[in-house]
Amino acid sequence: MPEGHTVHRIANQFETDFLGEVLEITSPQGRFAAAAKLISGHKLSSATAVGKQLFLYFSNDLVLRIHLGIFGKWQFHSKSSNPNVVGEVRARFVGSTVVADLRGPTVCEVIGVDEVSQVLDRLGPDPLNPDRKGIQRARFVSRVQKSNQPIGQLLMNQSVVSGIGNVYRAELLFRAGIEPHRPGSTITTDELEALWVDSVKLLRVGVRTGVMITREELFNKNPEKSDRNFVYKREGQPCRLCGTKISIELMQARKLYWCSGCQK
DNA sequence: TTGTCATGCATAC
DNA sequence: TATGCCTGACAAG
Repeated sequence: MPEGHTVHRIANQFETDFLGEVLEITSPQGRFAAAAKLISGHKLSSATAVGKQLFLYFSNDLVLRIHLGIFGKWQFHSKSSNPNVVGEVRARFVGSTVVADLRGPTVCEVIGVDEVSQVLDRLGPDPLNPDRKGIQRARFVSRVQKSNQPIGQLLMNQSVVSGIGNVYRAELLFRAGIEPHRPGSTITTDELEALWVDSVKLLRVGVRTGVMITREELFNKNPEKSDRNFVYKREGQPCRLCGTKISIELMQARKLYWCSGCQK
């Protein structure tokens, strides 16, 4: 499930359930056992998300960096419940009342604050993080316009903008009416600023609802998966706005969906 | 039971 | 550009 909105939800959840608590951290599966000992028994001092990366800060100045990749998943449950456990638990976090289980992450490592800075330096602006003066938006615009790569590729590049994945990429470009093959350098500042503002909007809906809904009229409903989007996974079906068949192709080895009628 | 696919990314060539 | 890795759900047989 992981695009940026998922990771921000998890950061919020960690602060709600565990902030200030001493956590017992283990690795039932074993692969995280040695690193878990470095942070187990210490207090959680904050949980933050940047793009698709989660950073858990502990009172002994160590940081747990987690990246879910395609497969990673979180499960939270109360300490007293006995949930139906499926699969291997890489890391388990036990607080006073809540237990969080992590499965299948692509990255789960304990690092120092210097290494955190190195990771953050690689990441582009995150539409979900505060941007009162528009500095992050300007960084996004400038990074796109400096490149001749197609915008469909740039939106997936985490050093251009962080937190957007394959679903939001397709949907944002559809909503903006931008053809995914257009080089970044040909996209106007107005178009890019609107794209940024729309990404803030869609990702916030994702954080609030937990699902990627991109059709305005469904923001406050609980639509079926097949109804949530305009183009994603709708290849060959008629566009919801103009009726043109939705196109699909591989771009950078990922499936790209768009409407040749609406996106010029 | 087996095969395929998935909201990601690093690395080697 | 190709490959490997993280794992579970679902379709095909």
